[in-house]
Amino acid sequence: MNKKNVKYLTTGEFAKLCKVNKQTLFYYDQIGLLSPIYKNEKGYRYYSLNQIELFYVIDLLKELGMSLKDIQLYTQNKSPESFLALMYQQKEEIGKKRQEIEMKEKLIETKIAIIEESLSVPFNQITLQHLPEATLYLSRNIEDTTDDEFVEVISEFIEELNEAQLDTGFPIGGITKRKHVLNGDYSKYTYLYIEQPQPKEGYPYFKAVKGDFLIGYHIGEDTTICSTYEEMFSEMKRLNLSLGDYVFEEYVYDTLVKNQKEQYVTKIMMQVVGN
Amino acid sequence: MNKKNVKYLTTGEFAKLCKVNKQTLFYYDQIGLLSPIYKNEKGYRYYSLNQIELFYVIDLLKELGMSLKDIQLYTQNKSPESFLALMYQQKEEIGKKRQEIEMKEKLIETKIAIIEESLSVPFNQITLQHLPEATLYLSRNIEDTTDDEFVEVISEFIEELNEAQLDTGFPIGGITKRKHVLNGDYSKYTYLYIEQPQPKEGYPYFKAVKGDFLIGYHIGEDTTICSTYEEMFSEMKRLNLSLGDYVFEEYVYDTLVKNQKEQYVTKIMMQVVGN
DNA sequence: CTAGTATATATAGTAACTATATAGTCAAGG
DNA sequence: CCTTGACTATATAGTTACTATATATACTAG
Repeated sequence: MNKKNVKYLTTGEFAKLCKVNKQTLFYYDQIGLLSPIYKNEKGYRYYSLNQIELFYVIDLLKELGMSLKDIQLYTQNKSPESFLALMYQQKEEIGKKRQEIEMKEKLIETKIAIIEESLSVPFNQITLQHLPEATLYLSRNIEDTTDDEFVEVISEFIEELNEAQLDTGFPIGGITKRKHVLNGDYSKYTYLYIEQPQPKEGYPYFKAVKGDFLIGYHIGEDTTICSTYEEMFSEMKRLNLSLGDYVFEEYVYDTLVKNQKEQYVTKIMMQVVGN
Repeated sequence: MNKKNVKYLTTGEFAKLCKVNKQTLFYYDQIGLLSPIYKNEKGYRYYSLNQIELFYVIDLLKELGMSLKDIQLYTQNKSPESFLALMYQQKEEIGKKRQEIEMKEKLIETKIAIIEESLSVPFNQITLQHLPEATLYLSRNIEDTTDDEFVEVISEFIEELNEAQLDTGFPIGGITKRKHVLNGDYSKYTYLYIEQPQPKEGYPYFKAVKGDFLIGYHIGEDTTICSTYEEMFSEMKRLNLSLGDYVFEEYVYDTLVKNQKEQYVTKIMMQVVGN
């Protein structure tokens, strides 16, 4: 009576099947997480083929953030019922995880699109463009907040972006009102914003933007941004235009892609109207 | 000139925003991965809001399996071009990762379905059932393999399941030919198999199964399975049926949900034909 | 001015491996 | 039968990426 299914696998063979280091299996045996079904008198470990199912489940639970200790607590006293309960619980977890991954995948795609576009932009030119409608998710008003309030508002903003999965990889920008810009308070943002290519229903604070914009790029630190604003004002004058309601500022190149502040690039978009 | 955007965040504030331990930021600063843009004369760290983008990217790369050292190597000498290259590379990685997660999500769903069904099955009854068509992915023939060859075949089988993403959470079963069963070699499997609910195009070795089956459950170790086979043979005789071409065996309860071998449950499905 | 809550550094501890050192086991070839 | 090489084992040390603790200093609200 030839029992092929009772053929055992050595630690090396089983490790290969599981695509892990042999040492990892020693370790799992040691902590009582996944022990071979048979150990011979010389201490040699032998695993059965269906133990790979248990390995897969351990691997799954690990991926979902469970510690080996917690997994071990389950394996100590397993039953079809407890396994079922665990799977129901982890079904939720993996759903969240998939959404996270999908969001991060979008983030990568957005970053690629943004950087690729930026590579073909001549930063030294000031251009007049008609921008199509775009949906922006806005923070609360930060015009006259104290430092503490400011931190609170941005925390809340970031928190909302995370919760509603609105962080699409677009940069966080700032909106400055006409009156502050005219006053020389170039970066006294009234709102922070983030662009939303596919706006979701049910989230407030959206604002559609479209119209004519004078677009310029500031190369260098924030602190020297006034010079670029002034250049843009002369250009505006030359084109016989005047400043509209808002100016939008966003980083094109910042800490993410440049090491020195002098190389940062800020995009300035001034709403303009004809005279 | 009020520069709201130059408001810095303390380590604690930034850590909260990133949802990590403050110590983690100290550590990242220490290894030169993510340093605050400003440090005052007392050594206090100050982060800017847009540094969170860099944190997000670090977090993303970490999730995709990059070590902090490798991430640091990138951040040492960043540029829009290198960032773009990195993103293209990671786009592939995250695609794979998403597929893995999706597969694992299916695995959870399958496990839930299988265990739920099993809970309502009376293991002590032998029943005659007409099974609908099912697609099975088969291993190479393992009828007369040496131990070494057997290991090779199952490695190949598991490898193919992984590569083609065919591991759906269904148990791995064994198929025994009529002649071996009649010979008393109850578990001399000719093939290993795994059920495929949604068969993919382009993968060979599929076999559709349908017809009448006598189904019984063996409780206990493999080694005692002959008794259940014998009970099933008497039942077959009583029903005036004879053995068809194949017998299918699969674990319902094994290492995954039970601690003791005496509690394992094997499902035996004998193809039958009328006399 | 004090109490409480921040910040900092330095150091030790942890989880989950991963590598290394040393020794025993086994199967194949001369 | 003996040796060689590839396996197995245990024991221990090292690594990564945090995480906690101890101690000291700094800021801030009453």
